[in-house]
Amino acid sequence: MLELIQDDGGVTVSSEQLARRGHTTAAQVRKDLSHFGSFGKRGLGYSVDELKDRLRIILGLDRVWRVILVGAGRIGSALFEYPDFKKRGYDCVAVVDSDPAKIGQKWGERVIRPAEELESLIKELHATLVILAVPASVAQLVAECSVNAGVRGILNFAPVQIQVPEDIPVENVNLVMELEALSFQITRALTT
Amino acid sequence: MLELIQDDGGVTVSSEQLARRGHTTAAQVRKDLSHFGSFGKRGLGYSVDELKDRLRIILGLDRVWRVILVGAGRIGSALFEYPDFKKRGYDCVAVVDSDPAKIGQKWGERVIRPAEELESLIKELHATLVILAVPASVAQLVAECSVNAGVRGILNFAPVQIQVPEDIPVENVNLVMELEALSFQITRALTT
DNA sequence: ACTTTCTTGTGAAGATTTTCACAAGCGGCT
DNA sequence: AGCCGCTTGTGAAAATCTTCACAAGAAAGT
Repeated sequence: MLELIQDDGGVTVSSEQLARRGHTTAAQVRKDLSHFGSFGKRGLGYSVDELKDRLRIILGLDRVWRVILVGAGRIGSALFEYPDFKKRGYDCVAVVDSDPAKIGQKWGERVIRPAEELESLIKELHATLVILAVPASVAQLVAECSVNAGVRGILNFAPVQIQVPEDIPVENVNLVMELEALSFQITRALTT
Repeated sequence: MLELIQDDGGVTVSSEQLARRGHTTAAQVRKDLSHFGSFGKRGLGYSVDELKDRLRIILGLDRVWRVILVGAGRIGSALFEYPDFKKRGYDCVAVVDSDPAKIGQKWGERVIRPAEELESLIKELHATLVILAVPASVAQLVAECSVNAGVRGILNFAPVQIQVPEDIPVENVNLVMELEALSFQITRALTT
């Protein structure tokens, strides 16, 4: 959002403007930001540039995160090609898959490695994050292997809740569930 | 989750079991379900079969939802091929794209239609949901066009907050933001 | 220097969500 | 029939989150 504001020539932005763009309220924006410090100017708002920097640091984006993609199927491929990834500081250092037909294929500069190498690749390449783009049936197994190898966070596209130590954050993306959330809201609106 | 439990031979399930699988608490499960009625048996738990049916109805999954996919790029293709879609009652009735090179291509039984036809396709095919798998720059435009044509909900993969009337639910999937959530949690754990 | 116009940061109030804790109900066993 | 081991459904309490409302500070104009 801050980048869009800069593209529009904005140098400074108020909590009210941020709220409108983000579908929330000005008070919420201010309370949330104040949790991390006090970087606005009364009467003026927030410096877009400064806020960007502060948020980058808060979110831990002031470094490159080394990511391994597990699963070279449709979703994996879509992610791999997603241009914002690299731009935002995520470096896909390896791709693995269990399908012999895929192993050895080149994706850009990366060669798809066999799934058995996952653990050693994580260690050798010092990967911090893994993206699970694998079937639900093997997600738990891959997650455990990754955590053992020292991964610190998991982005899970498989439609199961994986069980890992509680100090390892997991973010789930479940496409069907997103659609179900829409179905629910539309249905509820009809009956309420 | 309920299907997995059935595969394991479970006929009945307690709030405690559901909580463990879903990373929540038994009281939470019970309170949430009780919001929609009272379909457990004391001393026994919930009938897996009955709970499945009830949830299907609550979520509005007792009908087929007609979906139009906008954007036939990598993400669109991954979604289109996603097997759980059809299985869960979502029928992709059309695919549109603005790229002349893609228009006319066949994806399974569907022919990719030009983006200009979006509005008329929504009307003719009575589509209820659209999936926005388009660049951020055109997401708002496509959303407005879709809402005008009568769509009732939007699943948005573009990394922008789209603005639509408040009675139209929007679910956002932002892949970079999911990674940023991981970076944040890992970073915070280091400094706390 | 003074007034006006903005906008932040934040205690306090209000609203919502989560947890607690237990009466009530079910099934099986004796 | 009576008791015991479970588990739900739910008021009440606790915790958390959001909104309100305003003092304090910043700039710009007179």
